[in-house]
Amino acid sequence: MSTIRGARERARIEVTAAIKDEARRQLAAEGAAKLSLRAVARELGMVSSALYRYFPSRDDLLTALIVDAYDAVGEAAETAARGKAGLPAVPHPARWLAVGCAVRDWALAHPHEYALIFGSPVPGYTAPQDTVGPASRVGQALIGLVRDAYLAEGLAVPPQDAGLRTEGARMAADLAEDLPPAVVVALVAAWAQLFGLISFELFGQFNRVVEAREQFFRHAVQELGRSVGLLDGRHSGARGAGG
Amino acid sequence: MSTIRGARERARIEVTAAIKDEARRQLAAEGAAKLSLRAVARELGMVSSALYRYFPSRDDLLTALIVDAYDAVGEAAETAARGKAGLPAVPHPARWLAVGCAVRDWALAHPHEYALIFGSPVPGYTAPQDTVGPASRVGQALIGLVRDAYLAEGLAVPPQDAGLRTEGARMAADLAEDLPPAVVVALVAAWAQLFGLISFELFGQFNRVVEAREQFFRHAVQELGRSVGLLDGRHSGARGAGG
DNA sequence: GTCTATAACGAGATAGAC
DNA sequence: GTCTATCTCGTTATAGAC
Repeated sequence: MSTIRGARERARIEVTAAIKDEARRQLAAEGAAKLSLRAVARELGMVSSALYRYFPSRDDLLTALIVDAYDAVGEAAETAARGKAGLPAVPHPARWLAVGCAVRDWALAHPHEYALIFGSPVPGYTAPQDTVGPASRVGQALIGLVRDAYLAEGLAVPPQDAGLRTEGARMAADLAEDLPPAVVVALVAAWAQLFGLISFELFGQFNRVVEAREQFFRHAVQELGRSVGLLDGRHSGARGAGG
Repeated sequence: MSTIRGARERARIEVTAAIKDEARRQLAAEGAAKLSLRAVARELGMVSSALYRYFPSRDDLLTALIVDAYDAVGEAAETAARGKAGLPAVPHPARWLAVGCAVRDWALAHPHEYALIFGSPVPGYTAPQDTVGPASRVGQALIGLVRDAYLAEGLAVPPQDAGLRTEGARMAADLAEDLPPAVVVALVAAWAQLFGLISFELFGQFNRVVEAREQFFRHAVQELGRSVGLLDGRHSGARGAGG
């Protein structure tokens, strides 16, 4: 909990934030590979050794930036998935679209942080265990959304692929044991494909190819929703509670 | 064409290749951001100024690596799309799958070159015009494949999205005027999504999520083929020659 | 205890004189 | 082409201020 605990801790939090802010600035300018503790310290008017009170190493600073970025997209996705409380329930396909758009909006607003977590691996850096929780938040938001739809109105469960029987069962057991394996498989694929669309737009592959980026994205994301079985109209599908 | 033209040119070609090989090695070790002409020269036992006779700048060397990488994936995709000459005609969905697998195989065999072209942009580098031709080869291979299917046996043309009428028409005019706009839209989306699958696998997002990577990929790529209208069985769809 | 500053190490890049 | 003087970097040891 963030109770007031004295000037000591408050100062520490502020300095930590300032270091990360400056590091993010350098991330944008020079890229993750060239992120340097000395340059961060210089820009903040500190001496480089002082930074080690806050981050035990350069890689730990990078890890903090990565975790922050995952948490930021994750929260954007979760908020969009929840829908506005109090308002009439938003249909699940619309929420799916909202999650996609929220992720894309965050990516467009923070392209370098997006590249940090979804782009090329940083040479010489290997992500520690701390990142796996935050890294799963967008995926978890999608799983929760599809689970809600499954329990509320059912899904058009995609056909099973015989070659994926055991892997599908394993993935379902790991990620969402209450969902049909075929849905989990389609969900993981849609998750990766969603970021494929965003990465292509952000990394320039859509230059001279797609112009109405947002419209194109919305269309493609809706199709992805269909691919996991989300029902757009008044059709009925396999129900969670046996239907 | 590559006729023998004398020792001079042959030597130049060999040195150029050696430079690029060494640069690729550094790409793998340190990343594109830290690619330095000096280090390449040192490793080759040359002096840095000598490199400028082969590549006028670091960015030109980078561009050469990028073009080579695009050409390599592009050729892999084209070869897979063609199918083996002389053999009985491979059905189009199988060729689609073959293209996807060829791209993935190349990516797994050349992860750093894949990251160079499909990963985060290199800070401070902007791709020149020379890269756009090679960059389009995989997409062109997919377009050609779908066009063949359309003309031969028709496609299950996906429904039009009203909001994408004008953009779809524009994309079709640019990329494949003989295909229905809805197919072109689905094709571009599938193209981006295909690389989304590969990037997630290569960049570590599938760690602890997908284990049977190849099976999963093949399944997802086949679904992508369906999403552009490729007919898997003996169904019939809208034919190219009016049907 | 908590922080910052000084100084140093070994490694690598860089610029310029020769 | 070569050599050297001068930068950068991550990191640590140490000493002193609050």
